[in-house]
Amino acid sequence: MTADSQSAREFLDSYDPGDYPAVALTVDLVVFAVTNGALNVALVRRGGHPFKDALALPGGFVGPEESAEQAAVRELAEETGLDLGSLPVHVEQLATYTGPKRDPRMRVVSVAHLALLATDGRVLPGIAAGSDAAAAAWHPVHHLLRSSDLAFDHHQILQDGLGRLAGKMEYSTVAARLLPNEFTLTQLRAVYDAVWDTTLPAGNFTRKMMPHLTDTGRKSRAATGGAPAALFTAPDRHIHPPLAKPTTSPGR
Amino acid sequence: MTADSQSAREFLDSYDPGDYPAVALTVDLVVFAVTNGALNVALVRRGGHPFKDALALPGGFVGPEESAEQAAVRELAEETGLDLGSLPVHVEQLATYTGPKRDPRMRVVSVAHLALLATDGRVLPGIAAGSDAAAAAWHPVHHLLRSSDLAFDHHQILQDGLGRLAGKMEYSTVAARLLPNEFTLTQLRAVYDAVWDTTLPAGNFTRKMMPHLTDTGRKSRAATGGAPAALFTAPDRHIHPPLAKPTTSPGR
DNA sequence: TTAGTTATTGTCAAAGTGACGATAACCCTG
DNA sequence: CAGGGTTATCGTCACTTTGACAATAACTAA
Repeated sequence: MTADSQSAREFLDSYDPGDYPAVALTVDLVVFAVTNGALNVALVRRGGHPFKDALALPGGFVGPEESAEQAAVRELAEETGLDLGSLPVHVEQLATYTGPKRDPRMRVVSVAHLALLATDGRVLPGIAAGSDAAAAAWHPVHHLLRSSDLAFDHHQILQDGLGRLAGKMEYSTVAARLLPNEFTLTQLRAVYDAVWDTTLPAGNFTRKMMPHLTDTGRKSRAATGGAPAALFTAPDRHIHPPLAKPTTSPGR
Repeated sequence: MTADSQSAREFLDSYDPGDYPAVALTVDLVVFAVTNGALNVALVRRGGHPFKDALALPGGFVGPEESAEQAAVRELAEETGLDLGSLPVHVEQLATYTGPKRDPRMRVVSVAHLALLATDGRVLPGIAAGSDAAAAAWHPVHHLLRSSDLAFDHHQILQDGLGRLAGKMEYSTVAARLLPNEFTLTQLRAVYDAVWDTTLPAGNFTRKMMPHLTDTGRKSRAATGGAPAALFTAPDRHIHPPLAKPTTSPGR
């Protein structure tokens, strides 16, 4: 009803880039990996103000010729030193954070992404600080969310990322993206336990999950004594009926 | 590992807004409403190039002091002439579209939003073109997705919006946001039928949905002959176990 | 009053669930 | 190489949920 209400599409026809306030477009990454029964997130420590010395999600600018997802993959490699050529990684868009005051210096709009790194569940992928000075390290997610504060609105973004992953694991096989291509049901259950912060009963988990996986016919070498487990791969399928995430105590 | 790999947060400390290519930040809206057993989406017809005369989602620029969600609500009012003061409306972020070539003229990043308008299921909210020249009108979604093409990547955005709504209806009471505050189970089932493009059996739907709703104690006047139906309100709750969306034929 | 229409409840066989026990296959130690 | 510890997988059982559909109840219109 004001002059502003002119349609954006119409407006663009006569739009001069210089007319509008600059918006910096960035990506932030919630990078998850599982070890030793715990879900971990990759964080960097900030070197400069604001939020100097605080922990923050890795991220960076979206280049002029990139999509946000391309920028996310590039920044993941650059800021953590991960070799994405060999390491399977799942990247998906999470949400976009646009609060006009979320960065005190200027308008920064960040497209947050969720990245899942495959591990064998024992050793975290080695991450090192990129070419910048900030140090990169893994932090246990559930512990972090209870105690620590992160720079900017990154606490919220991390919480949203965890919520997305936890929710999607109810109706999809996305948890397998945190494991090698071939994995056992016990490994997969360990991922569920780590993300949901619970302890699922093994027998029932097997019964419900197995029909959604593909049996490779191979068996895992029983490293620790015990029967060898069948190795599965996970087709990118929907799980029906979905697995229920226990609300408080394990067991609905 | 090039100079670009410098951390974004670090980089911002010495960032000069003029240094970077301009990014136009916009919102696009997928506005849904149900009538007569069909899901409808609000579209405007473009007046100028590119995509002149094509159908497009309503949208517009994000102002310098607004969040994307605030801009979405404002544009919804401005472009469709809807009075949001009286009409209950649900708005949530959908996804952000960042392809560098999605607008041929310049870099336009659009934060798409899903908006659900409450109707009694019989009459669509009157929408009129805003102050711009474009005409706004309702279009049946399922028919549209099969046939027509939309401007820019709006076909994809619409598809994503429908997918989000359809998915969320499995495990939440969000479908009730397409109905007045108080509604009958038959009205709610009509929403499911319209969005999922299916026909759910009435008896079983009642059995599964009722425990998640709040009975007002009131009854609807049976307008068309038949027993009066109980009026419910929907607390913003999770549905557990979720409703299964039939894959092909009605009935799992 | 009666026929038509609709909401809600009931029924029943089949499938799914949580809890947990049984079995089998492996490793390690002695 | 025998036996104990460990682990994966399958089986069982009482209980719940499901899909399909029938039955009943409550209204309107004629």
